[in-house]
Amino acid sequence: MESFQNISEYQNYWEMPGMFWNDELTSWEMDQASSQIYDSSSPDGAASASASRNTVSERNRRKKLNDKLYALREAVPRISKLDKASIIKDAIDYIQDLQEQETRLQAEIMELESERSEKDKGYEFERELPVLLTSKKTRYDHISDHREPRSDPIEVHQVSSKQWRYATIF
Amino acid sequence: MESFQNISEYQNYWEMPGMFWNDELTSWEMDQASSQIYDSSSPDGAASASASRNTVSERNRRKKLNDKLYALREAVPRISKLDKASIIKDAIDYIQDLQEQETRLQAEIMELESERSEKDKGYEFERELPVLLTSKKTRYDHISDHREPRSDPIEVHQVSSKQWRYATIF
DNA sequence: GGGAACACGTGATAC
DNA sequence: TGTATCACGTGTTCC
Repeated sequence: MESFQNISEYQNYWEMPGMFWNDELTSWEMDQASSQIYDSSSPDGAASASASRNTVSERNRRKKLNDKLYALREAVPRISKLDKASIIKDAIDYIQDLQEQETRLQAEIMELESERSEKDKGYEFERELPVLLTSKKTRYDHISDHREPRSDPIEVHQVSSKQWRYATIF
Repeated sequence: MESFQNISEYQNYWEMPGMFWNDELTSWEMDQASSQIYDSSSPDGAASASASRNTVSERNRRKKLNDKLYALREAVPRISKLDKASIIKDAIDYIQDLQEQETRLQAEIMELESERSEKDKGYEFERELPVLLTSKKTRYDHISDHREPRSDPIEVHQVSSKQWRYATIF
């Protein structure tokens, strides 16, 4: 038995400019058709029923992972190729670019603030200082705290790496 | 023939706190052993030789993609689960957080700069202004120029993609 | 034709 | 127990 792969007979391309992964995304039509035979009267009983259930579950998992990867491709602005590995690679490079840019901008902000506070030594409280002075500690907390709290050491790894980045750059 | 999956007999866990994906990462030992039999004298000729070659090539591709995914997991600081789909999902969320933070930091920089230049209207040339005014163009170039030179500014490209994403997904 | 990339079904394993 | 995730080999398609 060849585990029927004649799905590719009617492969119309998923309407995108790059168009790999046509097979998986167009095979959703037979998902429901095959999801109804796993609990029906199979010729050899519960063994193949479990196999069929595993089959359809695996199909859903595979589709979900491909959707995630497709969403990742949309989140990254510069994509070199549409290959799966290239998508992940470009995402990694883009994340690193964003992280470097973040530290750069924070350094610039810190410099501007120190310059202003230094200048305000003889220029005190003439404009709206309190909102700007407390902005760095309080303003951006909601974007990092809406995630679930974790106890794993990965966050420690991250904090230490960020501190390490601060220690080296600044 | 069951396409021997007794590799999992000697599955020692890849030393990580989370430890899925043990199978693929510990199966590198038999890669070389099986990569030598695809061109040997197969009993049925070129058909199974092509299949074996496809097998070892697919193994390498799978391993490479897993390595990329592992690198992505290292690039993202906050990981909720070690599941493959969760890794990609967390990477997407992290990218969006970084993008929002970038625009926010740029807004703050613009605010600070406008404030400074406004303040300098009646405060001209009293301290070391020229080094500060040219700092944005010259000082941090060593951080950003060790990558390949990008022709278009990253800000413009990112803002447009963000607007597009807001239009489609949200 | 040969290599690269993909989807598929399946057995195995962890929770 | 059942469910979810994974790696594997294989057939297929595209260049």
